[in-house]
Amino acid sequence: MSYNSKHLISIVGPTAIGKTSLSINLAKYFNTEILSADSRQFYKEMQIGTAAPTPFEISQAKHHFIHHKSIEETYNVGAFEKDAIATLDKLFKKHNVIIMVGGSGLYVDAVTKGLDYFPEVDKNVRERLNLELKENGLESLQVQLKSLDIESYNTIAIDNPQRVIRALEICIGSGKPYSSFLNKDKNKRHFKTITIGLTAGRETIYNRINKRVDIMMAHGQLEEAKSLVEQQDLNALNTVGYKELFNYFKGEWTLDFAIEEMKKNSRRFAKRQITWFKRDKKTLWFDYNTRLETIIEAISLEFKKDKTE
RNA sequence: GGGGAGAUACUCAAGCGGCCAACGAGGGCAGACUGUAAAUCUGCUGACUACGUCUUCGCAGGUUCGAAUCCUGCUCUCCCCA
Repeated sequence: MSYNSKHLISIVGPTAIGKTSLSINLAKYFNTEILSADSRQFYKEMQIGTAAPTPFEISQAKHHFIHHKSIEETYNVGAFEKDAIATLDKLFKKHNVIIMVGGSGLYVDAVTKGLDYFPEVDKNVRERLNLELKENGLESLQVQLKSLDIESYNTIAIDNPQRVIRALEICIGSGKPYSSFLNKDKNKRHFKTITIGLTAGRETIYNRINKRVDIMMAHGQLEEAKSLVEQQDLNALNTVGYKELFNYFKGEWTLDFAIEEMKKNSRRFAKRQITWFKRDKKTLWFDYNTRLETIIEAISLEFKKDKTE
């Protein structure tokens, strides 16, 4: 098989725009499988609140990386990249086209573009840094970063605690500056990516989000969240649709208020997704209710382009 | 009918003679993003022919070099007494 014959069709767009349904239709059309790049649908405990594909939808096409992890496991983009590439290598032996869907921009890019290699760092390092942040404030961490890795200090978002801690944990854990790992040779991808973006007017997106939250509640999201209260401090549960309900269970918010917050936070999340996905200028954008045939035509055209390249 | 309180930008809410296009919060908008990413962080938010100009703080007048801030009248809202 030549390089140009393997294609990953990546479907992106804001939450609740209809990516899942498009991905299944395309998978059926190309008689292929689906790889999910959704950082919350990985977790088997989170089904309703993440609007994961339903059993019926899953029966329509083979899915990968849906509910394959527990919220108790630590999982991150690096591990996902490795797993996803291994899966793709296997799948491309059987198929020329694979579908990827997901709203997690960083995870999508990890598959299509690749991340730099970083060493594993003991969890304690981060825990210690988080504690330090709490006790001494961000400034104390900034000072440390300045002495350990001046380049990162000058380039990363220094106001962002998560970024500062990540850079620091690499410096401390590896004994080398965080910045020294950047922009090394990334793994070459043996496939071409065609990115399909689904979008709509802001008002339409927001209406769909609001409706989706109501549907989630009607489908038992309250019970799902309730069953996870004991684990609410896990990172996986720092998630829209769960964290708001935890506040309700604590008695801090009324249920109505929590639901409004779920909607608002979902809208903001959608905005961030739009900002992220807009950055890739090669994305082919379609209105959310574009006919399937139109999208397939556009994809075929891309295939042809690659052949003549 | 009498007495009191108040009306500030999309909302809430400071300001009480110049430092005010007006603190702060919410909401909205825009952006960043290399292992926490549905996370985390940043900027903007009266109008423009924009490092300058113009029109704002219920309405209409007035005092003053100068008013969102003081005075008068009016309109509306809330509370208390009849």
